[in-house]
Amino acid sequence: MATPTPQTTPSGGLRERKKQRTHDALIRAALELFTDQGYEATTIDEIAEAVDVSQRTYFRYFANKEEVVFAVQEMVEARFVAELRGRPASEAPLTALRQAVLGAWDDIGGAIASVVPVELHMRACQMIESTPALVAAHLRRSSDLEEEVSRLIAGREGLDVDTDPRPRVLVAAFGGVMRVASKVWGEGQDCSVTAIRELTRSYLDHIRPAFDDDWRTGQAGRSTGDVNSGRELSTPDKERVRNG
Amino acid sequence: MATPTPQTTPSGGLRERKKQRTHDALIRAALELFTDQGYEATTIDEIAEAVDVSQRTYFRYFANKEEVVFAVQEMVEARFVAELRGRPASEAPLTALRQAVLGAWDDIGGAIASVVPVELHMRACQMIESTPALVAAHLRRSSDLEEEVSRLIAGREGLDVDTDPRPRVLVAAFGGVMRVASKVWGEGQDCSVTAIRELTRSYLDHIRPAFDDDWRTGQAGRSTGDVNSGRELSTPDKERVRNG
DNA sequence: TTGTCAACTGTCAGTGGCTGACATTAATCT
DNA sequence: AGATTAATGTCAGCCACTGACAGTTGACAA
Repeated sequence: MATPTPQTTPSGGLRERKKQRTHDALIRAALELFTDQGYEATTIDEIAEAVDVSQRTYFRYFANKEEVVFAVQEMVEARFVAELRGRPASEAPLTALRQAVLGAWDDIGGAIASVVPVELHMRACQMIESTPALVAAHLRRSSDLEEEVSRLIAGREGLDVDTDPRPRVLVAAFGGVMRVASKVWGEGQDCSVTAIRELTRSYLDHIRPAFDDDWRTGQAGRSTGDVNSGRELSTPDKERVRNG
Repeated sequence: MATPTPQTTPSGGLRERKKQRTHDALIRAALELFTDQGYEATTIDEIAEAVDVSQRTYFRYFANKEEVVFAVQEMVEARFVAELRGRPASEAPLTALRQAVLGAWDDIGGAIASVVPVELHMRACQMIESTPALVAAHLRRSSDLEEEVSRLIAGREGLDVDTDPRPRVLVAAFGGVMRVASKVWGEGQDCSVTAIRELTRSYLDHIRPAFDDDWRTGQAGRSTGDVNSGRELSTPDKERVRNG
Protein backbone atom coordinates (compact mmCIF):
# COMPACT_ATOMS: atom_id res chain seq x y z
CA MET A 1 0.00 0.00 0.00
CA ALA A 2 2.89 2.32 -0.26
CA THR A 3 1.71 4.61 -2.97
CA PRO A 4 -1.67 4.66 -4.63
CA THR A 5 0.33 4.02 -7.72
CA PRO A 6 -0.40 7.18 -9.59
CA GLN A 7 -0.41 5.83 -13.07
CA THR A 8 -2.53 8.93 -13.27
CA THR A 9 -0.67 11.05 -15.76
CA PRO A 10 2.61 11.98 -17.27
CA SER A 11 2.15 15.57 -16.14
CA GLY A 12 1.76 15.39 -12.39
CA GLY A 13 -1.46 15.02 -10.49
CA LEU A 14 -4.97 15.95 -11.40
CA ARG A 15 -4.67 19.28 -9.69
CA GLU A 16 -1.66 20.09 -11.85
CA ARG A 17 -3.46 19.15 -15.03
CA LYS A 18 -6.50 21.18 -14.14
CA LYS A 19 -4.35 24.22 -13.53
CA GLN A 20 -2.63 23.78 -16.86
CA ARG A 21 -5.99 23.48 -18.60
CA THR A 22 -7.34 26.66 -17.02
CA HIS A 23 -4.09 28.46 -17.79
CA ASP A 24 -4.18 27.51 -21.46
CA ALA A 25 -7.90 28.14 -21.75
CA LEU A 26 -7.43 31.65 -20.42
CA ILE A 27 -4.75 32.33 -23.02
CA ARG A 28 -6.89 31.01 -25.84
CA ALA A 29 -9.99 32.89 -24.76
CA ALA A 30 -8.05 36.10 -24.20
CA LEU A 31 -6.31 36.03 -27.57
CA GLU A 32 -9.53 35.14 -29.30
CA LEU A 33 -11.39 38.04 -27.71
CA PHE A 34 -8.52 40.50 -28.08
CA THR A 35 -7.96 39.79 -31.76
CA ASP A 36 -11.68 39.80 -32.33
CA GLN A 37 -12.85 42.98 -30.72
CA GLY A 38 -9.60 44.69 -29.78
CA TYR A 39 -7.45 44.74 -26.67
CA GLU A 40 -8.86 47.81 -24.99
CA ALA A 41 -12.42 46.89 -25.85
CA THR A 42 -12.13 43.56 -24.06
CA THR A 43 -12.60 43.36 -20.32
CA ILE A 44 -11.08 40.79 -18.05
CA ASP A 45 -14.54 39.89 -16.89
CA GLU A 46 -15.31 38.76 -20.43
CA ILE A 47 -12.22 36.57 -20.54
CA ALA A 48 -13.00 35.04 -17.18
CA GLU A 49 -16.59 34.44 -18.15
CA ALA A 50 -15.55 32.75 -21.39
CA VAL A 51 -13.51 30.25 -19.36
CA ASP A 52 -16.10 30.15 -16.62
CA VAL A 53 -13.91 31.27 -13.78
CA SER A 54 -14.03 34.34 -11.61
CA GLN A 55 -12.14 37.53 -12.42
CA ARG A 56 -10.09 36.94 -9.30
CA THR A 57 -8.90 33.63 -10.68
CA TYR A 58 -7.64 35.31 -13.82
CA PHE A 59 -5.42 37.49 -11.67
CA ARG A 60 -4.08 34.43 -9.91
CA TYR A 61 -2.75 33.16 -13.23
CA PHE A 62 -1.64 36.46 -14.76
CA ALA A 63 -0.40 39.49 -12.91
CA ASN A 64 -2.19 41.94 -15.17
CA LYS A 65 -4.07 42.37 -18.41
CA GLU A 66 -0.94 42.46 -20.59
CA GLU A 67 0.69 39.34 -19.29
CA VAL A 68 -1.67 36.90 -20.94
CA VAL A 69 -0.81 38.40 -24.31
CA PHE A 70 2.86 37.55 -23.93
CA ALA A 71 2.43 34.09 -22.45
CA VAL A 72 3.33 32.36 -25.71
CA GLN A 73 6.27 34.66 -26.39
CA GLU A 74 7.51 33.79 -22.93
CA MET A 75 7.58 30.10 -23.79
CA VAL A 76 9.61 30.78 -26.90
CA GLU A 77 12.01 33.06 -25.06
CA ALA A 78 12.59 30.59 -22.26
CA ARG A 79 13.30 27.89 -24.81
CA PHE A 80 15.70 30.22 -26.62
CA VAL A 81 17.66 31.05 -23.49
CA ALA A 82 17.90 27.39 -22.55
CA GLU A 83 19.08 26.57 -26.04
CA LEU A 84 21.67 29.34 -25.90
CA ARG A 85 23.08 28.10 -22.63
CA GLY A 86 23.55 24.74 -24.27
CA ARG A 87 25.59 25.97 -27.21
CA PRO A 88 29.26 24.97 -27.16
CA ALA A 89 31.69 27.67 -26.10
CA SER A 90 33.65 27.16 -29.27
CA GLU A 91 30.99 28.81 -31.38
CA ALA A 92 31.31 32.47 -32.28
CA PRO A 93 28.72 34.60 -30.45
CA LEU A 94 26.51 35.35 -33.40
CA THR A 95 26.59 31.72 -34.47
CA ALA A 96 25.48 30.62 -31.04
CA LEU A 97 22.62 33.11 -31.07
CA ARG A 98 21.61 32.01 -34.51
CA GLN A 99 21.66 28.32 -33.71
CA ALA A 100 19.83 28.91 -30.46
CA VAL A 101 16.99 30.77 -32.08
CA LEU A 102 16.64 28.26 -34.88
CA GLY A 103 16.79 25.41 -32.41
CA ALA A 104 14.19 27.06 -30.22
CA TRP A 105 11.78 27.31 -33.11
CA ASP A 106 12.36 23.67 -33.93
CA ASP A 107 11.14 22.09 -30.76
CA ILE A 108 8.78 24.81 -29.70
CA GLY A 109 6.56 24.73 -32.73
CA GLY A 110 4.52 21.86 -31.43
CA ALA A 111 4.48 23.27 -27.93
CA ILE A 112 2.88 26.48 -29.17
CA ALA A 113 0.28 24.63 -31.16
CA SER A 114 -0.69 22.63 -28.09
CA VAL A 115 -1.71 25.87 -26.39
CA VAL A 116 -3.03 28.02 -29.19
CA PRO A 117 -3.43 27.59 -32.93
CA VAL A 118 -0.37 29.07 -34.63
CA GLU A 119 -2.65 31.23 -36.72
CA LEU A 120 -4.13 32.76 -33.58
CA HIS A 121 -0.69 33.47 -32.26
CA MET A 122 0.14 35.27 -35.47
CA ARG A 123 -2.96 37.40 -35.24
CA ALA A 124 -1.88 38.21 -31.69
CA CYS A 125 1.48 39.43 -32.98
CA GLN A 126 -0.26 41.81 -35.34
CA MET A 127 -2.48 43.05 -32.56
CA ILE A 128 0.54 43.81 -30.39
CA GLU A 129 2.05 45.96 -33.13
CA SER A 130 -1.09 48.02 -33.42
CA THR A 131 -1.80 48.57 -29.73
CA PRO A 132 0.38 51.25 -28.12
CA ALA A 133 0.11 49.82 -24.63
CA LEU A 134 1.24 46.43 -25.91
CA VAL A 135 4.04 47.89 -28.01
CA ALA A 136 5.39 49.49 -24.88
CA ALA A 137 5.18 46.26 -22.93
CA HIS A 138 6.79 44.37 -25.78
CA LEU A 139 9.72 46.76 -26.01
CA ARG A 140 10.30 46.56 -22.29
CA ARG A 141 10.25 42.79 -22.36
CA SER A 142 12.66 42.76 -25.28
CA SER A 143 14.94 45.12 -23.45
CA ASP A 144 14.98 42.87 -20.40
CA LEU A 145 15.68 39.80 -22.47
CA GLU A 146 18.49 41.53 -24.32
CA GLU A 147 20.09 42.45 -21.04
CA GLU A 148 20.01 38.83 -19.94
CA VAL A 149 21.36 37.61 -23.23
CA SER A 150 24.11 40.22 -23.25
CA ARG A 151 25.35 38.96 -19.91
CA LEU A 152 25.18 35.40 -21.14
CA ILE A 153 27.22 36.19 -24.22
CA ALA A 154 29.71 38.22 -22.22
CA GLY A 155 30.07 35.29 -19.86
CA ARG A 156 30.78 32.90 -22.71
CA GLU A 157 33.51 35.17 -24.00
CA GLY A 158 34.93 36.06 -20.64
CA LEU A 159 34.14 39.74 -21.00
CA ASP A 160 32.72 42.31 -18.63
CA VAL A 161 29.45 43.56 -19.98
CA ASP A 162 29.89 46.95 -18.32
CA THR A 163 33.30 47.55 -19.76
CA ASP A 164 33.21 46.07 -23.21
CA PRO A 165 30.34 47.35 -25.35
CA ARG A 166 30.52 44.59 -27.93
CA PRO A 167 28.19 42.08 -26.30
CA ARG A 168 25.46 44.67 -25.92
CA VAL A 169 26.00 45.98 -29.42
CA LEU A 170 25.82 42.52 -30.91
CA VAL A 171 22.75 41.59 -28.92
CA ALA A 172 21.06 44.88 -29.73
CA ALA A 173 21.60 44.29 -33.42
CA PHE A 174 20.48 40.70 -33.09
CA GLY A 175 17.40 41.75 -31.16
CA GLY A 176 16.56 44.39 -33.72
CA VAL A 177 16.77 41.88 -36.53
CA MET A 178 14.62 39.40 -34.63
CA ARG A 179 11.99 42.01 -33.95
CA VAL A 180 11.83 42.96 -37.61
CA ALA A 181 11.65 39.31 -38.60
CA SER A 182 8.74 38.55 -36.34
CA LYS A 183 7.00 41.70 -37.48
CA VAL A 184 7.35 40.77 -41.13
CA TRP A 185 6.21 37.26 -40.29
CA GLY A 186 3.14 38.62 -38.58
CA GLU A 187 2.27 40.72 -41.61
CA GLY A 188 2.83 37.95 -44.13
CA GLN A 189 0.59 35.15 -45.25
CA ASP A 190 2.65 32.14 -44.39
CA CYS A 191 2.14 31.50 -40.71
CA SER A 192 4.10 28.28 -40.60
CA VAL A 193 6.99 27.77 -38.25
CA THR A 194 9.11 26.98 -41.27
CA ALA A 195 8.43 30.45 -42.58
CA ILE A 196 9.78 32.21 -39.54
CA ARG A 197 12.80 29.94 -39.45
CA GLU A 198 13.68 30.86 -42.99
CA LEU A 199 12.99 34.53 -42.39
CA THR A 200 15.20 34.47 -39.33
CA ARG A 201 17.95 32.67 -41.18
CA SER A 202 18.05 35.06 -44.10
CA TYR A 203 17.78 38.21 -41.98
CA LEU A 204 20.58 37.11 -39.71
CA ASP A 205 22.80 36.59 -42.72
CA HIS A 206 22.71 40.34 -43.20
CA ILE A 207 24.53 41.13 -40.01
CA ARG A 208 26.88 38.17 -39.99
CA PRO A 209 29.72 39.95 -41.77
CA ALA A 210 29.74 42.65 -39.12
CA PHE A 211 30.18 40.30 -36.21
CA ASP A 212 32.13 37.47 -37.62
CA ASP A 213 35.36 38.08 -35.80
CA ASP A 214 36.66 36.23 -32.83
CA TRP A 215 36.63 38.36 -29.69
CA ARG A 216 38.94 36.14 -27.76
CA THR A 217 41.84 35.73 -30.12
CA GLY A 218 41.45 39.13 -31.68
CA GLN A 219 41.17 37.75 -35.17
CA ALA A 220 39.85 40.32 -37.57
CA GLY A 221 39.18 42.75 -34.77
CA ARG A 222 40.28 44.10 -31.45
CA SER A 223 39.53 42.43 -28.23
CA THR A 224 39.37 45.00 -25.47
CA GLY A 225 37.57 48.08 -24.43
CA ASP A 226 37.84 50.16 -27.50
CA VAL A 227 34.57 50.87 -29.16
CA ASN A 228 33.42 49.29 -31.32
CA SER A 229 33.28 46.44 -33.67
CA GLY A 230 29.92 47.58 -34.91
CA ARG A 231 31.81 49.53 -37.48
CA GLU A 232 30.23 47.64 -40.29
CA LEU A 233 26.71 48.02 -39.07
CA SER A 234 25.70 50.38 -41.77
CA THR A 235 26.50 48.10 -44.61
CA PRO A 236 23.27 47.34 -46.38
CA ASP A 237 24.19 44.53 -48.63
CA LYS A 238 27.72 43.47 -48.83
CA GLU A 239 28.74 40.03 -49.77
CA ARG A 240 32.04 39.55 -48.10
CA VAL A 241 31.40 36.03 -47.02
CA ARG A 242 34.11 35.12 -44.70
CA ASN A 243 31.91 32.44 -43.37
CA GLY A 244 33.45 30.54 -40.57
CA MET B 1 -9.66 103.54 -28.72
CA ALA B 2 -9.60 100.36 -30.60
CA THR B 3 -7.94 98.10 -28.16
CA PRO B 4 -7.20 98.76 -24.50
CA THR B 5 -3.64 98.05 -25.50
CA PRO B 6 -2.90 95.14 -23.23
CA GLN B 7 0.68 95.80 -22.37
CA THR B 8 -0.18 92.93 -20.16
CA THR B 9 2.24 90.23 -21.18
CA PRO B 10 4.56 88.89 -23.78
CA SER B 11 2.84 85.52 -23.69
CA GLY B 12 -0.74 86.05 -24.79
CA GLY B 13 -3.65 86.89 -22.57
CA LEU B 14 -4.22 86.25 -18.95
CA ARG B 15 -6.11 83.05 -19.67
CA GLU B 16 -3.11 81.73 -21.56
CA ARG B 17 -0.75 82.56 -18.74
CA LYS B 18 -2.97 80.98 -16.16
CA LYS B 19 -3.07 77.78 -18.17
CA GLN B 20 0.68 77.76 -18.50
CA ARG B 21 1.06 78.28 -14.77
CA THR B 22 -1.26 75.40 -13.92
CA HIS B 23 0.46 73.20 -16.48
CA ASP B 24 3.92 73.87 -15.08
CA ALA B 25 2.73 73.64 -11.51
CA LEU B 26 1.28 70.21 -12.19
CA ILE B 27 4.60 69.05 -13.62
CA ARG B 28 6.54 70.36 -10.68
CA ALA B 29 4.18 68.93 -8.10
CA ALA B 30 4.03 65.58 -9.85
CA LEU B 31 7.79 65.20 -10.18
CA GLU B 32 8.29 66.32 -6.63
CA LEU B 33 5.81 63.79 -5.30
CA PHE B 34 6.94 61.00 -7.62
CA THR B 35 10.61 61.34 -6.81
CA ASP B 36 9.76 61.72 -3.15
CA GLN B 37 7.48 58.83 -2.44
CA GLY B 38 7.63 56.84 -5.68
CA TYR B 39 5.55 56.81 -8.84
CA GLU B 40 3.15 54.04 -7.94
CA ALA B 41 2.72 55.27 -4.40
CA THR B 42 1.55 58.66 -5.58
CA THR B 43 -2.06 59.20 -6.59
CA ILE B 44 -3.31 61.77 -9.03
CA ASP B 45 -5.54 63.13 -6.34
CA GLU B 46 -2.43 64.06 -4.38
CA ILE B 47 -0.93 65.86 -7.36
CA ALA B 48 -4.13 67.73 -8.02
CA GLU B 49 -4.50 68.64 -4.39
CA ALA B 50 -0.95 69.96 -4.25
CA VAL B 51 -1.78 72.35 -7.08
CA ASP B 52 -5.24 72.96 -5.72
CA VAL B 53 -7.18 71.82 -8.73
CA SER B 54 -9.58 68.94 -9.22
CA GLN B 55 -8.49 65.53 -10.44
CA ARG B 56 -10.57 66.13 -13.54
CA THR B 57 -8.47 69.17 -14.35
CA TYR B 58 -5.30 67.13 -14.21
CA PHE B 59 -6.72 64.90 -16.93
CA ARG B 60 -7.51 67.93 -19.05
CA TYR B 61 -3.80 68.78 -19.10
CA PHE B 62 -2.35 65.28 -19.31
CA ALA B 63 -3.91 62.26 -20.94
CA ASN B 64 -2.76 59.86 -18.24
CA LYS B 65 -0.54 59.40 -15.26
CA GLU B 66 2.62 58.78 -17.30
CA GLU B 67 2.39 61.80 -19.53
CA VAL B 68 3.30 64.35 -16.92
CA VAL B 69 6.55 62.50 -16.31
CA PHE B 70 7.68 62.97 -19.90
CA ALA B 71 6.55 66.56 -20.33
CA VAL B 72 10.08 67.93 -20.05
CA GLN B 73 11.56 65.27 -22.32
CA GLU B 74 8.93 66.24 -24.84
CA MET B 75 10.16 69.82 -24.86
CA VAL B 76 13.72 68.67 -25.50
CA GLU B 77 12.68 66.29 -28.23
CA ALA B 78 10.59 68.88 -30.03
CA ARG B 79 13.51 71.28 -29.91
CA PHE B 80 15.81 68.57 -31.24
CA VAL B 81 13.58 67.75 -34.20
CA ALA B 82 13.22 71.42 -35.06
CA GLU B 83 16.97 71.84 -34.87
CA LEU B 84 17.50 68.80 -37.09
CA ARG B 85 15.15 70.13 -39.76
CA GLY B 86 17.23 73.28 -39.81
CA ARG B 87 20.56 71.60 -40.47
CA PRO B 88 22.01 72.17 -43.92
CA ALA B 89 21.65 69.31 -46.36
CA SER B 90 25.37 69.35 -46.97
CA GLU B 91 26.07 67.84 -43.58
CA ALA B 92 26.56 64.12 -43.25
CA PRO B 93 23.69 62.45 -41.41
CA LEU B 94 25.49 61.74 -38.17
CA THR B 95 26.92 65.23 -38.12
CA ALA B 96 23.47 66.72 -38.52
CA LEU B 97 22.15 64.57 -35.69
CA ARG B 98 25.06 65.52 -33.50
CA GLN B 99 24.78 69.22 -34.16
CA ALA B 100 21.04 69.10 -33.67
CA VAL B 101 21.24 67.45 -30.29
CA LEU B 102 23.98 69.76 -29.09
CA GLY B 103 22.06 72.74 -30.38
CA ALA B 104 18.91 71.57 -28.71
CA TRP B 105 20.64 71.37 -25.35
CA ASP B 106 22.01 74.86 -25.85
CA ASP B 107 18.82 76.82 -26.05
CA ILE B 108 16.64 74.46 -24.09
CA GLY B 109 18.65 74.55 -20.90
CA GLY B 110 16.99 77.73 -19.74
CA ALA B 111 13.59 76.60 -20.91
CA ILE B 112 13.80 73.52 -18.73
CA ALA B 113 14.86 75.49 -15.71
CA SER B 114 11.90 77.79 -16.12
CA VAL B 115 9.58 74.86 -15.61
CA VAL B 116 11.43 72.66 -13.16
CA PRO B 117 14.78 72.84 -11.41
CA VAL B 118 17.31 70.89 -13.46
CA GLU B 119 18.14 68.85 -10.41
CA LEU B 120 14.51 67.75 -10.13
CA HIS B 121 14.52 66.76 -13.76
CA MET B 122 17.57 64.63 -13.15
CA ARG B 123 15.94 62.87 -10.23
CA ALA B 124 12.99 62.23 -12.51
CA CYS B 125 15.29 60.53 -15.03
CA GLN B 126 16.55 58.20 -12.34
CA MET B 127 13.00 57.43 -11.27
CA ILE B 128 12.05 56.52 -14.82
CA GLU B 129 14.88 54.02 -15.01
CA SER B 130 13.74 52.29 -11.86
CA THR B 131 10.02 52.13 -12.57
CA PRO B 132 9.03 49.35 -14.97
CA ALA B 133 5.88 51.08 -16.17
CA LEU B 134 7.88 54.20 -16.99
CA VAL B 135 10.69 52.27 -18.65
CA ALA B 136 8.12 50.78 -20.98
CA ALA B 137 6.62 54.16 -21.78
CA HIS B 138 10.06 55.62 -22.30
CA LEU B 139 11.09 52.90 -24.73
CA ARG B 140 7.92 53.32 -26.70
CA ARG B 141 8.40 57.06 -26.92
CA SER B 142 12.00 56.58 -28.02
CA SER B 143 10.89 54.13 -30.65
CA ASP B 144 8.35 56.59 -32.01
CA LEU B 145 10.87 59.39 -32.09
CA GLU B 146 13.43 57.22 -33.84
CA GLU B 147 10.92 56.38 -36.52
CA GLU B 148 10.27 60.07 -37.14
CA VAL B 149 13.97 60.88 -37.21
CA SER B 150 14.72 57.96 -39.53
CA ARG B 151 12.27 59.32 -42.07
CA LEU B 152 13.73 62.77 -41.69
CA ILE B 153 17.25 61.50 -42.33
CA ALA B 154 16.12 59.36 -45.22
CA GLY B 155 14.39 62.40 -46.71
CA ARG B 156 17.57 64.46 -46.45
CA GLU B 157 19.52 61.81 -48.28
CA GLY B 158 16.86 60.98 -50.82
CA LEU B 159 16.49 57.40 -49.64
CA ASP B 160 13.50 55.20 -49.07
CA VAL B 161 13.37 54.25 -45.44
CA ASP B 162 11.61 50.98 -46.22
CA THR B 163 14.17 49.85 -48.74
CA ASP B 164 17.48 51.06 -47.44
CA PRO B 165 18.20 49.98 -43.87
CA ARG B 166 20.95 52.51 -43.28
CA PRO B 167 18.84 55.41 -41.97
CA ARG B 168 17.16 53.23 -39.41
CA VAL B 169 20.40 51.56 -38.39
CA LEU B 170 22.13 54.88 -37.97
CA VAL B 171 19.26 56.33 -35.97
CA ALA B 172 19.00 53.21 -33.86
CA ALA B 173 22.67 53.43 -32.99
CA PHE B 174 22.35 57.15 -32.34
CA GLY B 175 19.30 56.59 -30.17
CA GLY B 176 21.05 53.88 -28.22
CA VAL B 177 23.99 56.13 -27.52
CA MET B 178 21.73 58.97 -26.48
CA ARG B 179 19.83 56.75 -24.10
CA VAL B 180 23.02 55.53 -22.48
CA ALA B 181 24.28 59.09 -22.24
CA SER B 182 21.18 60.35 -20.47
CA LYS B 183 21.22 57.35 -18.20
CA VAL B 184 24.82 57.95 -17.19
CA TRP B 185 24.02 61.61 -16.72
CA GLY B 186 21.12 60.73 -14.47
CA GLU B 187 23.36 58.54 -12.34
CA GLY B 188 26.20 61.01 -12.11
CA GLN B 189 26.70 63.96 -9.80
CA ASP B 190 27.03 66.77 -12.25
CA CYS B 191 23.53 67.74 -13.25
CA SER B 192 24.53 70.71 -15.34
CA VAL B 193 23.51 71.08 -18.93
CA THR B 194 27.18 71.40 -19.78
CA ALA B 195 27.72 67.93 -18.40
CA ILE B 196 25.23 66.29 -20.68
CA ARG B 197 26.54 68.20 -23.66
CA GLU B 198 30.03 66.90 -23.03
CA LEU B 199 28.81 63.40 -22.37
CA THR B 200 26.82 63.45 -25.57
CA ARG B 201 29.75 64.77 -27.53
CA SER B 202 32.20 62.17 -26.31
CA TYR B 203 29.79 59.25 -26.65
CA LEU B 204 28.90 60.21 -30.19
CA ASP B 205 32.55 60.28 -31.10
CA HIS B 206 32.58 56.54 -30.54
CA ILE B 207 30.23 55.78 -33.38
CA ARG B 208 31.41 58.46 -35.74
CA PRO B 209 33.89 56.25 -37.58
CA ALA B 210 31.13 53.82 -38.43
CA PHE B 211 28.85 56.35 -40.06
CA ASP B 212 31.03 58.99 -41.51
CA ASP B 213 30.51 58.19 -45.12
CA ASP B 214 28.49 60.01 -47.68
CA TRP B 215 25.50 57.99 -48.70
CA ARG B 216 24.88 60.01 -51.79
CA THR B 217 28.24 60.02 -53.45
CA GLY B 218 29.85 57.12 -51.70
CA GLN B 219 32.71 59.37 -50.62
CA ALA B 220 34.14 59.23 -47.21
CA GLY B 221 34.03 62.14 -44.83
CA ARG B 222 31.59 64.86 -45.70
CA SER B 223 31.09 66.32 -42.31
CA THR B 224 31.78 69.83 -41.23
CA GLY B 225 33.41 69.00 -37.97
CA ASP B 226 37.04 68.04 -37.79
CA VAL B 227 36.65 64.47 -38.65
CA ASN B 228 39.65 62.35 -38.41
CA SER B 229 40.45 62.00 -42.02
CA GLY B 230 38.78 59.63 -44.36
CA ARG B 231 38.44 56.66 -42.19
CA GLU B 232 37.72 53.52 -44.11
CA LEU B 233 34.08 53.11 -43.63
CA SER B 234 31.46 50.59 -43.90
CA THR B 235 29.88 51.54 -47.11
CA PRO B 236 29.83 48.57 -49.33
CA ASP B 237 32.65 48.40 -51.73
CA LYS B 238 30.00 47.11 -53.98
CA GLU B 239 26.78 48.37 -55.38
CA ARG B 240 24.56 50.71 -53.45
CA VAL B 241 21.01 50.09 -52.66
CA ARG B 242 19.89 53.55 -53.36
CA ASN B 243 18.67 54.97 -56.55
CA GLY B 244 19.04 58.57 -57.43
C1' DT C 1 -19.88 99.19 -18.26
C1' DT C 2 -22.42 95.56 -19.56
C1' DG C 3 -23.86 91.51 -21.76
C1' DT C 4 -22.70 87.62 -24.67
C1' DC C 5 -19.74 83.99 -25.92
C1' DA C 6 -16.29 80.70 -25.31
C1' DA C 7 -12.98 78.55 -22.53
C1' DC C 8 -11.71 76.59 -18.21
C1' DT C 9 -12.98 74.24 -14.15
C1' DG C 10 -15.52 71.45 -10.52
C1' DT C 11 -18.77 67.90 -9.28
C1' DC C 12 -20.74 63.57 -9.88
C1' DA C 13 -21.55 59.13 -11.36
C1' DG C 14 -19.75 55.20 -13.42
C1' DT C 15 -16.42 51.65 -15.67
C1' DG C 16 -12.57 48.74 -15.49
C1' DG C 17 -7.99 47.14 -13.73
C1' DC C 18 -6.24 45.27 -9.67
C1' DT C 19 -5.68 43.70 -4.55
C1' DG C 20 -6.48 41.93 0.25
C1' DA C 21 -9.27 39.20 3.30
C1' DC C 22 -11.96 35.42 4.20
C1' DA C 23 -14.92 31.58 3.38
C1' DT C 24 -15.63 27.49 0.36
C1' DT C 25 -14.56 23.74 -2.47
C1' DA C 26 -11.78 20.12 -4.13
C1' DA C 27 -7.38 17.34 -4.55
C1' DT C 28 -3.80 15.06 -1.85
C1' DC C 29 -1.84 12.62 2.13
C1' DT C 30 -2.10 9.58 6.16
C1' DA D 1 -12.52 8.57 6.24
C1' DG D 2 -10.52 12.56 8.19
C1' DA D 3 -6.85 16.01 8.21
C1' DT D 4 -4.12 18.94 5.26
C1' DT D 5 -3.29 21.99 1.66
C1' DA D 6 -4.02 24.24 -2.67
C1' DA D 7 -7.33 26.41 -5.86
C1' DT D 8 -11.31 29.08 -6.26
C1' DG D 9 -15.33 32.30 -5.40
C1' DT D 10 -17.18 36.26 -3.11
C1' DC D 11 -16.95 40.70 -1.41
C1' DA D 12 -15.27 45.19 -0.39
C1' DG D 13 -12.40 48.69 -1.80
C1' DC D 14 -8.57 51.69 -4.13
C1' DC D 15 -7.21 54.05 -8.09
C1' DA D 16 -6.84 55.39 -13.07
C1' DC D 17 -9.72 57.31 -16.28
C1' DT D 18 -14.12 59.16 -18.77
C1' DG D 19 -18.61 61.38 -20.04
C1' DA D 20 -22.08 64.66 -18.81
C1' DC D 21 -23.58 68.69 -16.88
C1' DA D 22 -23.30 72.90 -14.42
C1' DG D 23 -20.77 76.92 -12.58
C1' DT D 24 -17.11 80.27 -13.14
C1' DT D 25 -14.17 83.39 -15.43
C1' DG D 26 -11.55 85.65 -18.97
C1' DA D 27 -12.25 87.78 -23.91
C1' DC D 28 -14.58 90.80 -26.74
C1' DA D 29 -18.14 93.76 -28.71
C1' DA D 30 -21.83 96.95 -28.19
